[in-house]
Amino acid sequence: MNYDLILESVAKHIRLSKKEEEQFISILQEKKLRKKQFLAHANEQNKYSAFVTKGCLRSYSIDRNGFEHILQFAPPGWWIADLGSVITKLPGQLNIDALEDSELFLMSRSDQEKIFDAVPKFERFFRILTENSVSAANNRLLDYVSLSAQERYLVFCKRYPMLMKTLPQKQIASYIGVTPEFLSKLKAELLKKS
Amino acid sequence: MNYDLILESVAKHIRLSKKEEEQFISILQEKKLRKKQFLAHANEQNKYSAFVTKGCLRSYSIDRNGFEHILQFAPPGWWIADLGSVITKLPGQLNIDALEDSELFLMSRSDQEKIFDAVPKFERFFRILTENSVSAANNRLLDYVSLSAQERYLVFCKRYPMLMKTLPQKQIASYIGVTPEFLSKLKAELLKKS
DNA sequence: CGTCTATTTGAATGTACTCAAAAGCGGTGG
DNA sequence: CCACCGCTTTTGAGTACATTCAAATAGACG
Repeated sequence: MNYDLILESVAKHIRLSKKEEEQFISILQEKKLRKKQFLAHANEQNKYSAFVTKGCLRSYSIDRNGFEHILQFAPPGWWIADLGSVITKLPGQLNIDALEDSELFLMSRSDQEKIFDAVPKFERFFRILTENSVSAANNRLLDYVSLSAQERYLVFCKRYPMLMKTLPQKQIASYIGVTPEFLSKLKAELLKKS
Repeated sequence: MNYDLILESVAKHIRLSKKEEEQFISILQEKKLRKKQFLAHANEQNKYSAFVTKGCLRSYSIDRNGFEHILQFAPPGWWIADLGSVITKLPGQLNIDALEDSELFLMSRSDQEKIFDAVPKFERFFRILTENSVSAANNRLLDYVSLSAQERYLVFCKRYPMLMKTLPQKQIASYIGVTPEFLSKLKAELLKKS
């Protein structure tokens, strides 16, 4: 397994000694998921955050009518978790599964807390990641309340051109909060215009 | 000015010595805002996070049609900021103003970073706060995509009973993402049922 | 009081959803 | 290599939830 991607991503925010790198690596568990395999299930407690190195995962919840709502995609270089469950230690609301055959590192909350104590720089690293998540989540919420479905689709295309190419439309529809049928109609509209 | 509320809130997550408490207090600037006064304007850079001790603030963005969308309310004991602007040092998208006469502490990002270096426990404190924000923002997003306006209203009533009583309906409508007219109709519906 | 803003009510409209059916596409086994 | 199966995408008609616009009423504040 190759630690380059995750160490690079850490190095963007904090500087580690060789020993600290090894400490970090020692708390990471390798894991492979085949397409459609699950990393987390709703209503179960969740101890792990995952850093994706290959493939793509997603987190989503299922509402009482059985519809999926995708909260996040995680292509290589991204972290994904049911953070609510990880921090409260209560059963979560999210499912996390692989959209394609994927590889990732798992980090348990207890190991994460140990490394916070051993190497406080990691507290900084995750603080920064988490700050960025808050900001991204807030932007997404504002997009959701102030933009039409068509605009949200265009924002998605611009922001995640790679995902655009690889994901089925159905997944994109779920992420931007419309039915697959309606997204299909939106795309037809956009084609006519251009 | 009274530091009890903010020190209590810190003490929920980290334990400080008297000296560390004083260091923290030394980076806080007192500020009072009268109703409708602004703490932050969209398109301006934002260096400060605010901890509210009296009154209530809100953050919101204005869309291109001139409609306000409230992102957050901050009653006493809550932090509020345009975090996106604070962390990127770029102009923000949010306005923050006082819904009533309010009192708060300001903390600049540079002072915050200084105290992260001086007292790493604060890195932990804000990491935890930020994790909770991510989780709350994600829950809100999921509520938004999976619930009807009526359900979102009921969730709001249950989650923020205090705000319910004190805020004008118009502000609540903006927070849950409906027009004030429609919220009025929703309430009429609910009354008929019960 | 009088003015300004917030709330309610109603009618017309629009955006997005539901349900149904057909067409496209990809993988798998014969 | 083709035929079939399951899943995704497209298209259409009817519907529903929420908005817009307008007007009336109620409340808050100086």
